Amino acid sequence: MRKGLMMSYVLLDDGSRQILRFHFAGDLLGLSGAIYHESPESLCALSDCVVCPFDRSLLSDLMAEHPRLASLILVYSQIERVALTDRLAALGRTSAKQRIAALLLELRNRIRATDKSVEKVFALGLTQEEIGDATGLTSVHVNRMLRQLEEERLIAREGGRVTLLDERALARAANYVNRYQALDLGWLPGPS
Amino acid sequence: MRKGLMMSYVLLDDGSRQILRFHFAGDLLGLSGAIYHESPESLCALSDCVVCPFDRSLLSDLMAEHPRLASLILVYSQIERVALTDRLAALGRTSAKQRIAALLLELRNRIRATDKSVEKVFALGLTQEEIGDATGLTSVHVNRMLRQLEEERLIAREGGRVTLLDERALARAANYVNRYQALDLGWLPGPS
DNA sequence: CGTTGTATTGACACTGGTCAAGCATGGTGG
DNA sequence: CCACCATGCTTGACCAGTGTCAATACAACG
Repeated sequence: MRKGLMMSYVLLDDGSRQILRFHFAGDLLGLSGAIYHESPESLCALSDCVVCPFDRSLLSDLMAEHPRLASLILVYSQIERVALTDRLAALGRTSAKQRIAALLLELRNRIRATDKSVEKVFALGLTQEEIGDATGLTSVHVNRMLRQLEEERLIAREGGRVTLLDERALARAANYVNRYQALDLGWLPGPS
Repeated sequence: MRKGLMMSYVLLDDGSRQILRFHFAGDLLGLSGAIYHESPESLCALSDCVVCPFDRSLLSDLMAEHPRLASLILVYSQIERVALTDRLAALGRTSAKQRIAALLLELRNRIRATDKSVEKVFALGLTQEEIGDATGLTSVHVNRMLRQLEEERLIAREGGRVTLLDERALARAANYVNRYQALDLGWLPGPS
């Protein structure tokens, strides 16, 4: 993926949707779909996007000819795994407000990863229903929680833009850990 | 991992625990721990276990010298990813009873993968508190839901053993999909 | 036997869901 | 340009599913 915002999700047969992950520029998409006959998850663009499709048969060539790339893909898939486990812990063990706070922090950090100019203010290109489907809540309750975060002066909103007024307090309240530090790739051989 | 039952989990700083996954013979453990300075998840044995530790520096050698193995590791990590996303959808969008039913089915299927003799009856080596920490519930509520499943004649219990009385109905109720079919590895070159 | 961990059950509280209505907003076609 | 409509946001009243707390019953084990 080169540009834009996408999401991956699953639909349950009662019609409800669980959003698994939001995808930004630089993400590698659809690996799981390459493994199964029927992809276990769906992708959907949330803005204009640019992607680079590739044929999955090229994957095994790449694994054979570029072992360092292969290692990096493996590292990437582990980073994604950890992101999913963090989300799992949030859904299983934290309150609605905490989940939303964590999602806001996560989105800001990921946007910031490709646009260093972003600091406290950012546009989350999501409806409240999408936030709900990502956090396991209803859009109604998402609205209530956003309002509460606003009343507590932790965030501010106007239009589609959110401002993190007290990032420290937000992260503390949300039990949020920024994983995009603390990678240890010492075992990887350097670029050849 | 060669033998036994383990689990991976995270602890939140309010002391609560989210169990991420149960691990059985044949699983590859600790990859995520190899990537970060501080492992983002913990492992714990739930029975006597046999594992084969390996040095992570060997990983890059393996990637370079055995591309087919490298591909298989990547495939494995995608299978794990899908298992996590299924769990995510369960936690976010299904009821307590559904989550427990899905967990029972999942455990039975994974036990069955290494012991074909297992059919409807199996020993889940878990306390109700562990079931709760895996499904995002309290042990008290797990107990209530197990009782209900029992009253509905979907399962039976005695000692630590569970019997799936009506697997079909259970799977339907739980929205459960058995992913251990439908893999498509056609793009992988055959064993050399 | 005490001790410890687990299972079970009941009463009650609270978080978050449901339903319904009212507002904005922006796009569309006449 | 304006009526119209769809979509998303906001809010309130009420309800259901889970959590909390507490007490009891078991069983395994030293």
